[in-house]
Amino acid sequence: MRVKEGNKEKDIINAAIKVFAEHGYHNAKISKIAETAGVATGSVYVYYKNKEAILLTIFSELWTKLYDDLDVIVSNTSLSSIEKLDSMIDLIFDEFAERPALALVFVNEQNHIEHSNKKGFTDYYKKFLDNGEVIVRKGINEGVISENIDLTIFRHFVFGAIRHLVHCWALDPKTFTINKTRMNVKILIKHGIAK
Amino acid sequence: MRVKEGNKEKDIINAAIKVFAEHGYHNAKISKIAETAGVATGSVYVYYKNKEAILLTIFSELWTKLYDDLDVIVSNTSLSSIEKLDSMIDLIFDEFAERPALALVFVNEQNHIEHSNKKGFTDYYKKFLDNGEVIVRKGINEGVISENIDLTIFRHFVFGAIRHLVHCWALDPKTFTINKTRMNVKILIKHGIAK
DNA sequence: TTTATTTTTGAATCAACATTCAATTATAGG
DNA sequence: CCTATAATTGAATGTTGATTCAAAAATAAA
Repeated sequence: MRVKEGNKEKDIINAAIKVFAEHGYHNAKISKIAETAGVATGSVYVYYKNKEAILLTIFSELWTKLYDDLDVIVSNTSLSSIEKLDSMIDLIFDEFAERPALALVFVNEQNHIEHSNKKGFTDYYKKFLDNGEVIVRKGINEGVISENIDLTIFRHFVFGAIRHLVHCWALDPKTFTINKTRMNVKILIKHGIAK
Repeated sequence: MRVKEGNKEKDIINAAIKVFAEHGYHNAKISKIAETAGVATGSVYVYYKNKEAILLTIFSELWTKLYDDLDVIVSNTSLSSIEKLDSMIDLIFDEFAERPALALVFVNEQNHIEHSNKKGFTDYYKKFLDNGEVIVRKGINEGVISENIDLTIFRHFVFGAIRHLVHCWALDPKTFTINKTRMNVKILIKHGIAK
């Protein structure tokens, strides 16, 4: 009986992230992904039902990881609400800072995948956002965050701002130093531009 | 000699906005756009070189309009920097509020089109962003806006935040009343969440 | 009415991939 | 060394949909 060598499943995912990042999901060819992963075209279909399943897997893993990490922060009783918010921002930037290609896939295909709302992906994505909201609500109760802000609007405000900045950074890391960007985001979220 | 009836050129653009909004650019069929516009498939190619040219025209018109409108605001000497910033936000929300389908196309395809940087589109998009930066820089000089903020980061921060909120609103106008959203954005940009 | 010219049509063409599957390869167990 | 079984392959298949183009329709001018 023949036995598997290596981890083709993971090789394909990593190759797909690269190829999706470079060409976009729709212009990415399965043959190119296979070539990048060092397997035959047909092998891709041994491990994944089809092209969309690959994208789904990428997002599913991403949001599971982000959710798990955020959960640790939320549960950490020694942090203030503001510190938790800062940690959440760090979390996201750190995740993408070490995987620029994943950042590009995230930015470019999140809408696409959200639209096809398959279970398993949306689960953790929504749980992540919910957990972020928990932090802010607590801050309001503690009196350190203004009660004039709509929580739903705020969370999308932050999500959109960070997503776009991650995008800019991934395309042009020289202009957008990740740490400078991260610092500015923290200030802007807390105090806005007012003097 | 036969003479044109109606304005097929514009009909096709409006149909394309609808179809792109519903299915996304890549899943939008030319035949569907033609059907929606009430013309034959072939007619689309009389007025536009190809599918991408249609998208390019949509974005080109959008950014030209936004730039022109912003220019009026920037040149208005009777407004303070903060008032100009507020007006800029109103401008964007107003533009999309009356055309939800255009909002969706904007959100979903802006990256796609930006990547294929054809002239004529990027021109006005960049000029728009530059003009926004002019407002903020003036505010800093006048001492009403904090000088600790990186202008480039700030403009992308705002751009991303607003884009995502417009997206949320276009998908679900009930949850995201446009005026409530707009108000929260203004507060967040100016003062953040701090109490 | 006829002609010349422009507009419009939509079926036919054609290329680009996603997906399939029969054939091949490798090796664990006997 | 065989054999059975699982892993891997990549050329062939089939579909989809953008684009083309020869024919048809409309009308201004003669």
